[in-house]
Amino acid sequence: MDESDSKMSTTEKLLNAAEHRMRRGGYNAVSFRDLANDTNIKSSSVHYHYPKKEDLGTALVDRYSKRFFDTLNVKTENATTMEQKLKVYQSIIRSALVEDDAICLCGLLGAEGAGIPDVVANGVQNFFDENIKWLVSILPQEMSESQKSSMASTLLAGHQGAMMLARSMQDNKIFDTITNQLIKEAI
Amino acid sequence: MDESDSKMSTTEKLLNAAEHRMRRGGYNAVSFRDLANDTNIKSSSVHYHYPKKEDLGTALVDRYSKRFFDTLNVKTENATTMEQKLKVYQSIIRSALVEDDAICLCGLLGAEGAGIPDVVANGVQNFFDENIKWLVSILPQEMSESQKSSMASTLLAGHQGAMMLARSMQDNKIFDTITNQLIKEAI
DNA sequence: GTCTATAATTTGATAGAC
DNA sequence: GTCTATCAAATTATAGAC
Repeated sequence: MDESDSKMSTTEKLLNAAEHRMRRGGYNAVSFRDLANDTNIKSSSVHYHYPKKEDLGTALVDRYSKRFFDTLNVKTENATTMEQKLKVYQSIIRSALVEDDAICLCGLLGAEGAGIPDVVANGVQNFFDENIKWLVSILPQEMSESQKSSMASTLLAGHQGAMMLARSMQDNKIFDTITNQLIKEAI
Repeated sequence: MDESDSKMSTTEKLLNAAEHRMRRGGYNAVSFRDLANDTNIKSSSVHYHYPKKEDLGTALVDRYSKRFFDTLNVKTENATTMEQKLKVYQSIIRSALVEDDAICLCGLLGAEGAGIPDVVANGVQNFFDENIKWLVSILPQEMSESQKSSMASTLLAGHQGAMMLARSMQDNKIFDTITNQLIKEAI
């Protein structure tokens, strides 16, 4: 995963450390000093890369968003049916939960919405907008726009809620249970 | 709602102020000084009522949990069908979103799970356990235990995700869309 | 129960040398 | 790009008077 650390640029290391902390404890669970220790530099050097905390926050959301949709596009390249595409969607989010041992960055920041800088909250909103657009795009044409829209929102909310629940109850199986149920109902 | 403030005990005022702040920005968005200002006392007096922050956190989760299930029990007293009971469940959560202009306390704290004291996280887990138990209890007997369990988790995750999404996208209508869809699929 | 006073720590942030 | 040095503000918390 981390290329034994040495090849990585400082910003990469910083973003990785910050993402891990933020996806586990939220926006305020990340401090410049912690990141400095994580990356073996001083906190003033962290400020060189991200002058204000909201700069770091927006960079994190942007990278997270881009990576998510890039992965989604690559992994659905050879998927033909809606079910196949939904399974890819599910598996990417599942990896984020299980392998990173954390929830979705935007799910957590979205929940904290009133306590984070507006510019970061805007990035979060954009992430969810794009999620819904993608989900709508894979739903069958015979569904009405309004049906597709409500199905897409339900799938998104369900996956986000499933991550939160799995972490709260310390049971990743519940994520599979919920998302399998959602996909079954969508097909 | 607040009885023009004068009748309320200090702990009541403190819990109300803290709940409002925590349900909007998370655990770390609540400080003793803010609560002191909100209630017109000094921060040291807040510590008299809640010596440590985790004491406040557990009191908040306990009160929130108790109030939720008390309301649920009262409002489903005369409900006979599963659909009626689910509509009550939906409407209570909807009020929490719309009237309080905030998400579920436990939904937010659950997301922040790795960044809050264990004792608070345990209260959150308990809240969700009880949610699932209640939902399972209203589902039809003809469903298998495993079907009921997965349906209950899906309804819970969907309602929590719907609150988070509604706040992130600043659109409460999406909460209704999602939860109506979920209930339709459950019936 | 509330106050004043205070302490220890953390946090976001800046100035300036190398 | 990173460091030392530093800061002002915020935060959790305690001691003791009233």
